Amino acid sequence: MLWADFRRPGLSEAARASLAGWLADPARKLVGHDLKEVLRLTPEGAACQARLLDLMLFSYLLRSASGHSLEELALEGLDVKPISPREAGWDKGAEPPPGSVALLAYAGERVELVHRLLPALLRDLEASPLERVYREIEEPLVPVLLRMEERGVLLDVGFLEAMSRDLGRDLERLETEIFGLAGEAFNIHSPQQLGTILFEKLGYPAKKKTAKTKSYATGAEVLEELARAGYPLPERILRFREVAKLKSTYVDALPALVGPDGRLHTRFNQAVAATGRLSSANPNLQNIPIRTELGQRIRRAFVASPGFELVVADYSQIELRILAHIAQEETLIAAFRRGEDIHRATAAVVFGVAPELVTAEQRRAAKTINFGILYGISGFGLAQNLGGMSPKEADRFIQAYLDRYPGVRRYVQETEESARRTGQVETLYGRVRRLPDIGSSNWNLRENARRMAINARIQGTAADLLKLAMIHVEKRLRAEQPEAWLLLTVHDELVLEAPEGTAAAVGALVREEMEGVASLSVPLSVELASGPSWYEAKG
DNA sequence: CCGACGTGCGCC
DNA sequence: AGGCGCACGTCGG
Ligand SMILES: Nc1ccn([C@H]2C[C@H](O)[C@@H](COP(=O)(O)OP(=O)(O)OP(=O)(O)O)O2)c(=O)n1
Ligand SMILES: [Mg+2]
Repeated sequence: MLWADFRRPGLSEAARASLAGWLADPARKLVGHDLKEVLRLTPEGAACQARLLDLMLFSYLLRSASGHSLEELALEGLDVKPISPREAGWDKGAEPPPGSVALLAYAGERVELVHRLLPALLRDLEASPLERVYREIEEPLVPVLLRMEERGVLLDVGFLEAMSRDLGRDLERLETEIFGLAGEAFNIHSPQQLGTILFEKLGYPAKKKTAKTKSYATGAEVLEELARAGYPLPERILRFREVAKLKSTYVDALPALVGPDGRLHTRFNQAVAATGRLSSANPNLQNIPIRTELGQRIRRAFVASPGFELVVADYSQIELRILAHIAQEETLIAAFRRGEDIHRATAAVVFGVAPELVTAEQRRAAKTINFGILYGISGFGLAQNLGGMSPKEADRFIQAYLDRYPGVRRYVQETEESARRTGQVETLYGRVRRLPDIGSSNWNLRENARRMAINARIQGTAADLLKLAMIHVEKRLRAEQPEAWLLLTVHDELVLEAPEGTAAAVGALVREEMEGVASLSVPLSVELASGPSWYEAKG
């Protein structure tokens, strides 16, 4: 048994190799908090056979209501406020000198805290059905995520730099137009200044105020409505926002984050999302644009390594299929068994056209409706979303929708009841989300918790399935396609790279594992694509 | 100067 | 409607 912490400036090659050697024995147990970071100390590609006892993941599974940093666990469980990284010497990019007293105290304390916190959490886990979720999903996923992070994804930096220059010129031009229409210069990025210009200086009809500060709302929906009313300035602001957002968040930011290998290395966080999903940060590669033409151009910068092709596999309508299964919704089950596209079918009904004639735009709107109604949207919200429908009409639409899918209504009612009874909901695999507010006397809190409950079972089950599929895919790749790499996961999608010529075989393997990961009342279906960049590999 | 917060928006 | 992370402006320490 080894109790270990990470962040060891100056850790020698020999120490790293010896750690890797130790971990190669399946009889070993590695204990710590956030063990992916401990495993990162071993040489890339080193296999880990040891059991992992990860306090962060224990806490994530058992106490789904709070944060899971060691600091938070220590404060809540032991009433101890540990030494901060800053006190240890990490300050403004600086690292503590190896062997410094502050560093030793910090690292020692962290191991001690794990030592003190572990027994209770381990006992709770072992007495819980969540032990299986840990052993079969979260624990084996750790080395899979580490390998993906270390591989990274190749970025065409030159392409984005050229794009940045173009967009910079676009923004200058837009800025000039906007100042002209406004009659003065101001900071377009400031919602406050923009609100003053639009609603005071120019006297446009103010629609609503923001939630917290009660200032003028200037979000896209507000600007779109003004633009529809014929005002020219809001349309230019919208375009400015789109370009500025994509330029600063992606086009300029990503090239600065590539490592010496020319690749982007995200971090997949396994203990953040309340539903069991993974999240991605530094950089977030789960929100790369795709919707707009400009967004699609950005996707072209995500490319396969030389001699490789990108392979993308994504579940088709995963959450609706899970709903059909959990709710045993007969109409939905039958539709999926016939191979129908539910978003398309909804669009056909809503827009009154034949399914074959549904446009991409209409299908997108129908998607919003399907997810919106499923997760408890109000008549007001739906009317807002669709435009051209009154809240009353939208209410009737929702009722008609629930009549057409009576299992959905039943699912919503049963989920609400059991959540109220137990204060929590569970996924198909027993992952738990605690929702104490479901019993609140405050209507707002209670309603929020109710919608979270309805969503969590489904979103969480989808997360379970994808995590399980990732573990299976990785295992088979190592045995059958050892040159192929998992790179990214985006909630219902896996991105891989495979040596040219093997994309079809790799894709087939991935599809088998994803579609076969569970046997539900409806088939799971995976869309496959491949190409030189993430753009081509998504159609 | 820094961190926290609010607004807004990218993705699923 | 649910789930995330990040850029920017603003404000207070
Ligand atoms: N606003 C959204 C968008 C997506 N999702 C969830 C449900 C989806 O099943 C999953 C994947 O998103 P997609 O956009 O891929 O949705 P679909 O797979 O259902 O549609 P498509 O057939 O267009 O891929 O994420 C959600 O809850 N809310
Ligand atoms: Mg999809």
